Amino acid sequence: MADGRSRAVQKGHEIDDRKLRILLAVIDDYVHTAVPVGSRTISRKYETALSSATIRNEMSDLEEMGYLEQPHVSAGRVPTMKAYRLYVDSLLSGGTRAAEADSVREFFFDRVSQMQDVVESAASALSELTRYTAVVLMPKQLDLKVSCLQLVPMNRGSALLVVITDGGVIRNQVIRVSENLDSDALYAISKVLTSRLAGRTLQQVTEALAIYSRYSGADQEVCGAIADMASQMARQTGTDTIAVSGSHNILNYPEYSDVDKARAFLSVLETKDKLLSFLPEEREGFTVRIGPEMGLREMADCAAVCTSYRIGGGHTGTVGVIGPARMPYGRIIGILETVGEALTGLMGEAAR
Amino acid sequence: MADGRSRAVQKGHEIDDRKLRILLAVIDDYVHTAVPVGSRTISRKYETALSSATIRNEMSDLEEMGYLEQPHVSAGRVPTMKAYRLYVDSLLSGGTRAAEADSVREFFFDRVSQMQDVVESAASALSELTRYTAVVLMPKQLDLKVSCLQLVPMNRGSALLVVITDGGVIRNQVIRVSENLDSDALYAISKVLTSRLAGRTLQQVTEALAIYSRYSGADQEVCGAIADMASQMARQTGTDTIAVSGSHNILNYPEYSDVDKARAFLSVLETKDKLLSFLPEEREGFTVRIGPEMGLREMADCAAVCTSYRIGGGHTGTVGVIGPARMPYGRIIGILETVGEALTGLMGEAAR
DNA sequence: GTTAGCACTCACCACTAAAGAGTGCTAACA
DNA sequence: TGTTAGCACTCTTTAGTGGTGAGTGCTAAC
Repeated sequence: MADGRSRAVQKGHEIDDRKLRILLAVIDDYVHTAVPVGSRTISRKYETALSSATIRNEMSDLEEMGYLEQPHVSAGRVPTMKAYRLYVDSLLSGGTRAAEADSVREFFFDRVSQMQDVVESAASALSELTRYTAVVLMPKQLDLKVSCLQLVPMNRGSALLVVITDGGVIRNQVIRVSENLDSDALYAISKVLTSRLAGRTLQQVTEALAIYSRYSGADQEVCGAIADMASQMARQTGTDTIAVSGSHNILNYPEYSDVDKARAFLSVLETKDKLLSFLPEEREGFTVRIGPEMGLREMADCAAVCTSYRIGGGHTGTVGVIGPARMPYGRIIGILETVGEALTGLMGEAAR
Repeated sequence: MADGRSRAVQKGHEIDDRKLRILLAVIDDYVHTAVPVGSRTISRKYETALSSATIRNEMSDLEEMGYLEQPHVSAGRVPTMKAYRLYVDSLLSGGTRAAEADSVREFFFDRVSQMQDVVESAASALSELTRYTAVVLMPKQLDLKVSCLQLVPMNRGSALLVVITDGGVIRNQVIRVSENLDSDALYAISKVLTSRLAGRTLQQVTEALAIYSRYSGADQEVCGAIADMASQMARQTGTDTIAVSGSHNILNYPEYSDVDKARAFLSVLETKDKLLSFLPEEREGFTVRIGPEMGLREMADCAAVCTSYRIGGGHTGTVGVIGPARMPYGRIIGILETVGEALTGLMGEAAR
């Protein structure tokens, strides 16, 4: 022990090439097996030129430096959060990303429609691809402007109100209308409404209709319904929309074979605030939170890999993967990159 | 043992009032504790007038009759599937239902829009209310007829295509259109399309457009998009739509503290075919499948309580709750009843 | 600087023993 | 005849025990 300590001091805290190779080997092995990895394993599977004793010395140094730790005295070593951090950082700067672009695209390009749907199918595709929990966040947009309002006739007495905003947010709702309004009448109303309301924010539309409804007695009903819907949309788009998918993938990993841990994990996913707390603020590139960086006790041995995508109006959304800290970061980052690009494409299109 | 057997034979298999009370007490206790219940528990908590020895005799008879069983010789008793069956049947005929109508309605009447959304929010409301897994099934509808097609202008070069069918199914999608089509032009096209296609089934629309697109050269693009969408809708409405919510509520129950069991359960929920296999065919009233009645090995100790709701066009959907056989059936049935009625209301409205 | 060898540690497994809960049965009682 | 008390018995659960094996740290030799 004294020797190990002195070695580390002698050598400083510089991690040389061989140490790095060994560390990466430990991480790699642990990511796949979830079992503490011993010196012999590394010597046999990764660094065949070196004996287990040599590896042992190096591993001892790595432990001294804080990259490895032992669950108990005589088990193999497990990578620390610091090790994952190093690993991820090298990945991010390097660019040794697994390219699975094709299978990713294929996975969710056949289902496209409204933004909400896109968000959800992206989450589900992402979770199926990674076998981890996927999160897609569509941030709140307070400044959405209405670009079109239209009433589409349904059966007598009811119509479908469609509202389109410049952010590409589309919402529709069935409302009651006077029975003697035919298709043309509804279209006429739609044109008037659109011309008066286009360019205003949802909030303004809600307010304007309160005034407008005084003039046109017969259409009060319609105006009321639109006002309701606008305020509802304002509320919805003014709130962060989060889609979570594959949350129970966590059960596939042995670190969560304890049901209580699994439940704690799952309950975080259900709590919007907690979820938001560790999703990064709009930021370019990849963000990787490891262990304590997540800021939640329940997530202390988890990691989250996130990236951003662009939606209309200069806003950016966040898409990410959550799983045990032991994660194949390279693969995940590769997949996320593609998904992020795909989302930017889809959202951009809807928004344009 | 010989005595117990002879008693049962002597008395025939009639279950008298006291036996029934004891049986219900056992079920009740087990539902809440998930621990085999012993004679002393019943004697203390439920039938204070009787001693544990008496209860023991009765329980022995009940075991003989197949209503109770012992996990092992010297544990308490656990209700059998037959007991749950009896319990449920008496509930269904009697009508001792927990009335929680208000809280149920309150729960999801503020989010209404398209049928898909309704189905999903119903599922999520139901699972939150019951703390079990909720399933809402919207059965396939092969004969939906288009009642209205409308193009709503978005930014230049794109429009929102809205399709409404008589079943109240609404779908919309952004499509590309020629840049020189303004709002009026789009409306004119919509009118023509509606007049020609209204009343046809989705399948027919898909086919018709293949022919129609030959005539109007300029609008080929639009027709193609509509044809695509119609066939997509035909595919979607021609498939059973299932919303599952609260699947990991199962982790709250000790019978699933074994992760492998939990995973097996969850994987059934992800397999549409298996899920459909135990959801009842359209049938009035409540259907309760208990244990082996589920027909799946993975679900052998589960139960499903289902009821039906009406959607447009004489079709009915199914809504249900899945959980361990040990379930507070009274409460569940009460909640389901209200949710079913609410769904009928919402779907009916959308459909009318 | 690397390697072989050896003593040592500690989780894990199988096994055993004791404790506790609950039953079945018998005999006595109302 | 139904109910109850008492007791022997069963069987799970829990704690404790020893053996096994993986893996380490250290030392000495190369």
